[in-house]
Amino acid sequence: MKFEIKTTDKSSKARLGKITTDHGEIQTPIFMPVGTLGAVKAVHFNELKEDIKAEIILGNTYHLYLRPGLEVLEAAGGLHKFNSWEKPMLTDSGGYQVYSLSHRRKITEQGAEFQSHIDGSKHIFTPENVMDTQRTIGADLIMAFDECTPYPCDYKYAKDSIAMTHRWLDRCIKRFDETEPKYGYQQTLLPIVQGSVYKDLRKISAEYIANAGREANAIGGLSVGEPAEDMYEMTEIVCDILPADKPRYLMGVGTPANILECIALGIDMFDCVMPTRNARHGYLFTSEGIINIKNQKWKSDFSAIDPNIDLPTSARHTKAYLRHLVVSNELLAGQLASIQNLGFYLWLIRQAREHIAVGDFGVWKDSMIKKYRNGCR
RNA sequence: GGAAGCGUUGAGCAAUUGGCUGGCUCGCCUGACUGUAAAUCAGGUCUCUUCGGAGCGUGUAGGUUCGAGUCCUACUGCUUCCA
Repeated sequence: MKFEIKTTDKSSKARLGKITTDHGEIQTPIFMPVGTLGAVKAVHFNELKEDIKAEIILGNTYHLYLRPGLEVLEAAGGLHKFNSWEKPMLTDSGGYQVYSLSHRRKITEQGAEFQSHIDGSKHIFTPENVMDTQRTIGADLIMAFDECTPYPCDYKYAKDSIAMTHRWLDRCIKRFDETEPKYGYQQTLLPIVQGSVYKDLRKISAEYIANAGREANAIGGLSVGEPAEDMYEMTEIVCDILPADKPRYLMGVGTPANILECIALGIDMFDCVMPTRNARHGYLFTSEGIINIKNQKWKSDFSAIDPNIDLPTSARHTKAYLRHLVVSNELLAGQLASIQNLGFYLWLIRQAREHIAVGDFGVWKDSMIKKYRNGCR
């Protein structure tokens, strides 16, 4: 992986850059659609590539390990071949499932023992086997196995947790460095900063992660329920410590406003289920603002879903039609809404890049945040 | 014309031997969702309300009873069967 910074914004810490992987280039800042099981829910790869203009998508180690399983993925020649997405991919390690499936796992120094949410079977995830699994899945960017702490989280727990996450990181790095990619292209390991909402813990963790000297770094444990101000404060502290010449990835964030604020703090990469999940629930992000298409007020609104962001399906179909599809529980609703929301997120991030290039990102960001204030905690 | 059965909220159904009444599902309305256990979940949906509550309700009109959606009578509407 290579990272090159082209421009730095004059009015903020935002930067314009480019990541190069063996599966192609990624312009930064970037938003990465989430495709947990090797598919972005309700969206075909054709639209993902041509209309939404996604440059990289995510997969999830825990979910792919359970289904289809490593045998199938290895026999397929890795996830890229399996799902035919030829652009870059990133896999999360399962660290988020340590948080979201906390009631069916037990953490020990060795790792996390999960009970499958599918059939109840038991599985042990360790830093070592999570590296092996991500070698087998074969994403270009892979994540260290961490503990994503919940919110709220008491200080003692958060402190002990970062210590363990750091020890796990050392084991991830060791295993990663002593193994080879399986499919002939490079993989990059990203360590993850934790520390909940405690400034001193975030500093300690950020320094540890910076010292690990990997090619790109991530910030986790945010957007788990804390106030947005805390998210920004932690992000700022960590960004100032993580090396400026390497990509910074803020995991799981967020709303349009969250993303713009964090770009201004020096974040280069984002992912979030919000555009896809909310789309399936009738909540739309558009260039005109945020709307709940299920609301009665759209029943006879025959204006385009969104004519302004270069999405053929959103320019062609009306709000009234999409509302009808959502209300009628038609599968096409999830598809059109997901294309709209992801298309919007990628459009927003392209706009952000243009404004960084011009140098007025800070001013533009503030005006956009007023428009997208709702949909933000 | 005769007989039987049935009328509960927008719809379809519940409600023990007559028992302390507003249930369930759907629909409708609103909200939530941040490294996806999520095409999911939550709340509201007779009237009024100062949000604490307060009224009123089982086709219509009577009756029996301490008490009626439930029993009786008449009327009315629907359904089925027989002519």
